[in-house]
Amino acid sequence: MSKKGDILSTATRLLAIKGYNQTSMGELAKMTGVAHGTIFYHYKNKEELFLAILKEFESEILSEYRRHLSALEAADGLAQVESAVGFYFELAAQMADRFLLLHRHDAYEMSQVNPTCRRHLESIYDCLVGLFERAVAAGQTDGTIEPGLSTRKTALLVFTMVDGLVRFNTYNLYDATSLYGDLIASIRRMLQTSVSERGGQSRP
Amino acid sequence: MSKKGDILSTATRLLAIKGYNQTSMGELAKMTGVAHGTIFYHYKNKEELFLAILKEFESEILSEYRRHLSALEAADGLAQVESAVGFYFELAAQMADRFLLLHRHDAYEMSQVNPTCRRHLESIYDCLVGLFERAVAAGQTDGTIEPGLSTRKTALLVFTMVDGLVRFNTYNLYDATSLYGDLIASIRRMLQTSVSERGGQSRP
DNA sequence: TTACTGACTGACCGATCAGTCGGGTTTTGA
DNA sequence: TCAAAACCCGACTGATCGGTCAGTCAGTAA
Repeated sequence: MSKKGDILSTATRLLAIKGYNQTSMGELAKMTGVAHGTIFYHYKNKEELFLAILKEFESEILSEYRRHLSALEAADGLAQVESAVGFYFELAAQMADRFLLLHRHDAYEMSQVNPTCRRHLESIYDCLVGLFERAVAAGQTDGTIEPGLSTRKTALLVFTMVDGLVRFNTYNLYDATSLYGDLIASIRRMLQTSVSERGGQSRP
Repeated sequence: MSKKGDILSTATRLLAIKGYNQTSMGELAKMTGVAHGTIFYHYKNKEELFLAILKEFESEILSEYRRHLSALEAADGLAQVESAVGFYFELAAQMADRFLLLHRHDAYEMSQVNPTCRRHLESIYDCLVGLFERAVAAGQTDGTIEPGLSTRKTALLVFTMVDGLVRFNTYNLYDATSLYGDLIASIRRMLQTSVSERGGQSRP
């Protein structure tokens, strides 16, 4: 592969593991097997290298997202939510390093001063949350999900729960796979159309 | 207040906002209004200062936790879960800076090489997750919460959801207070004893 | 007055960092 | 074939970092 590509892939792993500020360009050069100056030949500075990682991540996530959407077929909404959860877990496993990067503060902090970074992050999160939002909306249309719920807010809650478990996994705090079954069951109870109650939705 | 106390409280704010590696001791000294060397007179090094912050945080959380437990009275389990959620939100608002610190990677990374740090973190998380676990267990005893659920796993799922919203808040990504009502309603649907179904718990 | 303590100071140190630059090597294409 | 362009190298720079240390000074006990 090209040295530029080597640098990018090594940087992705290294920045994910050690974080942006903890990774020095010298270390990255040594680990890539490239001279210090070569990095700066291909990337103007450290920040631009980070943005390149983020950009690649964004395009990969978007293409996986489209692949998932087209593979959804005619499942009912509730099943689509479950499918989205599974997709999210697979994605997080497949792109473990980038998800670690995403869960760090580095990207968030840079996005506060760098519009390009913010755009990438927003695009990634819109895609991920949108995944659940579409599924919930579909379920509310076909009657498998409680229609009284706010689509957006419910999607955010589900996203929060799933993303939290992925975080557990990437941090090695708790084996998320052992929680997968309970997660699906919980989401199902949380979303599915209730038989008995109707019109008792209180807002504290 | 003593200079040592000044340093600690300024460091708490500064490290929460800027992060461990991004905050220099020189900056901390200047902001506290103290000579550079004074910090190292009171704290052996940067790491020990960080541990002091964590230690104070742990003891404050534990005392608030005990205060919450004693104020629970004889509410039913499901109400206790809701109360725990409210307590968690209040705690996060009251100790916003420390929660920001907790949600950063800094503490987690240090805990991997520093046993003292790990002990503090575990103590804090045991307390927070235990809050939900006790409530769920109570609800499963008094019949307000589905008894078929795994107590520990369910508590983790609820914790994940609540903590995720707190994270939204501290990162200014989404106003969590506007999600509070939906969160409570979702948790209620997720936990409450089901009337119809029985014996259909599948494990994917 | 003397001797001592301990909180506090800031100049200083070695290490490390991101980024530069002048020069060498390889590839390209005319 | 050969010059230009693209690529690559690593010594070097200036800045900043965490941490040290010799020394100042107010308070106090003898």
